[in-house]
Amino acid sequence: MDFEWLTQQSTPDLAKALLGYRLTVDETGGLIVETEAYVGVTDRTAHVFGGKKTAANQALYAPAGTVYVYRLRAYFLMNIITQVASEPQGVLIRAIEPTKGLATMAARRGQQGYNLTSGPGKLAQAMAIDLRDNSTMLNQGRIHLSSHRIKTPAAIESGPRIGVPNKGEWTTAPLRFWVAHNPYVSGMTKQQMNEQTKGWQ
DNA sequence: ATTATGATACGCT
DNA sequence: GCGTATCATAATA
Repeated sequence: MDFEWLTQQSTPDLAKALLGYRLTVDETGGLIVETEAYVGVTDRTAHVFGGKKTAANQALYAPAGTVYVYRLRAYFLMNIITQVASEPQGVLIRAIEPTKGLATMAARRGQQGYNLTSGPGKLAQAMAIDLRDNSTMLNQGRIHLSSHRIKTPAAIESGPRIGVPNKGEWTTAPLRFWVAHNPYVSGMTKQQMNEQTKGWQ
């Protein structure tokens, strides 16, 4: 399991490339349909802005393929580290299309349908991701990433990241990527969804 | 279908 | 104390 290939691309390019990969934890999981890129110490919205190092964010300074999990209020959010240790950048996994363990995830969530995994806190709860997964390496712990794209998006859209206000150009930078028309992307309205193709080729 | 609002629990200063 | 890389529900149309 070697994730050096991640470092061959920029983090925004990786955020796009990871759409359609499968993410699984034990008997639950699905296809990645929405991501955000956090591009390191110059990114005012990043936890490592200005080179800040704390106990909570040290996983960001680990090599590509490491999982960074942190807590936001009552929820956990998960990222994949994308570059070498001296470049703390990562991709936040914001939504997946469930393919495995639907019943288990629905029970953990107390929700079903498109509400199952259409947001970063939701998918963490559905797959029972928490701080025990922080700093673990993909495919060596509980969290597994497929070695290639399972499905290919027919179109990829981009826009500003969610929940990072008042940070100037970093607030509006188009560093959020999603599979166009996929119903599991956060904030999708019924009219934007394509329930037949779900946005795949 | 869209918008507003309150609950939530840390980590950091 | 304060500020969050959120979510579910209720209210209005």
